[in-house]
Amino acid sequence: MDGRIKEAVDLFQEVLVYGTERVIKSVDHPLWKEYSPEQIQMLKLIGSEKQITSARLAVLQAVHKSAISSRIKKLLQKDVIQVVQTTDKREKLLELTDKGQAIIEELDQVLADYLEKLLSENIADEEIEQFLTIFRKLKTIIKMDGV
Amino acid sequence: MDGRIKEAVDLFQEVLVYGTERVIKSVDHPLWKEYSPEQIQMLKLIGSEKQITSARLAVLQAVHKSAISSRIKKLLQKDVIQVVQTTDKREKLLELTDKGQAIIEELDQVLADYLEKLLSENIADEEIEQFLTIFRKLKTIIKMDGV
DNA sequence: ATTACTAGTTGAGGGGGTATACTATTTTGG
DNA sequence: CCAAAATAGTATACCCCCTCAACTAGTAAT
Repeated sequence: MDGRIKEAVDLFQEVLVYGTERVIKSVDHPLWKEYSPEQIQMLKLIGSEKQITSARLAVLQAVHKSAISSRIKKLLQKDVIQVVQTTDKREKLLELTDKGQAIIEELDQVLADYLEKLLSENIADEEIEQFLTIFRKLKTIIKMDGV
Repeated sequence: MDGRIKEAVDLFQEVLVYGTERVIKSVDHPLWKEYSPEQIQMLKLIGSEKQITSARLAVLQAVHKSAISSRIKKLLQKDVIQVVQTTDKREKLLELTDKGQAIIEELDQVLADYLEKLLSENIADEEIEQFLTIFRKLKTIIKMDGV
C-alpha cells in the first residue's frame, strides 16, 4: 500500500461515488427527467434480452424483487413495456413496446452526444485508448460482464 | 465520432452509471449500512472544512437546501455532528463531533482496504499509473475540483 | 389431494431528491 | 430610523430509490 493506492482510493471515491451522479444530472434532456437511471437500465436490459422475467431483472439489477415490481408498474403506465403471458400463469414475460424501443434509441443517442462532446473537449486522441483500456479493466473488476 | 467513442459511451454507462453502485454495495461493513453515501460525503465535507454552513453544503453536494436540511437532522440524531451558533442567528455552523471524526477515519480505512484489495488483485503495478492518470483527468472533467 | 415451492404484488418504513411556502433574522435604503 | 427586501434554514407535499415480510396465485412433488 503505497501512496498511489491511497490516491487511487481517494479518486475512486470522488470520481465514481460522487462524480458520476453529477454527470448524469448535467445531461440535459427531457427523457432523462422522465425516466430514472434505473428505469433506463431496465429498458435496456429488456431490450437486450427481448423477453425477460421479473425475477431475472431482479438478478441483473441486483435489487429485491419488490423494487423490480414497482418499477415495472411505472414502465407499464408509460407504455414502454408490455406483458406476454406464458403457459406458467405465475410468470410474466416483459418486452419493449415500439415506443419503448424508440426511447432507448433516443436515450442512447443523447448520452452518446453528450459524452462525445465531453470526451472530445477534454481528452486528447492519444488518451482515448488509455481511457478505454482502464474502463474495460474496470468493467471486468466490477464483474459486470454478465449484465 | 469513431467506434472508440461509441465504446467509451457504453463503458461509461456500464461502469460509472450502473457499476459504481455495485462496488459500494459490496463493501461489507456495518458503517456502510448505517450511513448512506450522501451522509458519508457530508461528514467528509464537514471534516475537511472544519466548520461549514448548510448553504455551502448544498452547493458542494449540488442538491437543494431542503435535502441538506433533512440530512443534517439525521446526522444530528446520530451524534456525529454538532451545531455552533454564530453572531448571525439565522446561520448555523456545523462541525464534527469526536464520534463523527472517528467514524470518517474508520470509513476511510474500510474503503481503502477494500479498494486496495480490489485493485491489487486485478491491476498490475504498471497499470496503476495509467489508472491514476485517467482518474485525475476524469476528476477535472467532472469539475469536482472545488469539492 | 395435500404439502411445498415459486413468481410476483403489496405495504410499511427509511434512504434519496425537488419545489414551495414559511419563520426568523439581517441588510438595505428611502 | 424603520419598512421592505434579502438571506438561512425548516416543514410539507410529492416523487424516486431500496429492503423486508406478509400475501396471493399457480405449479410441482409426494
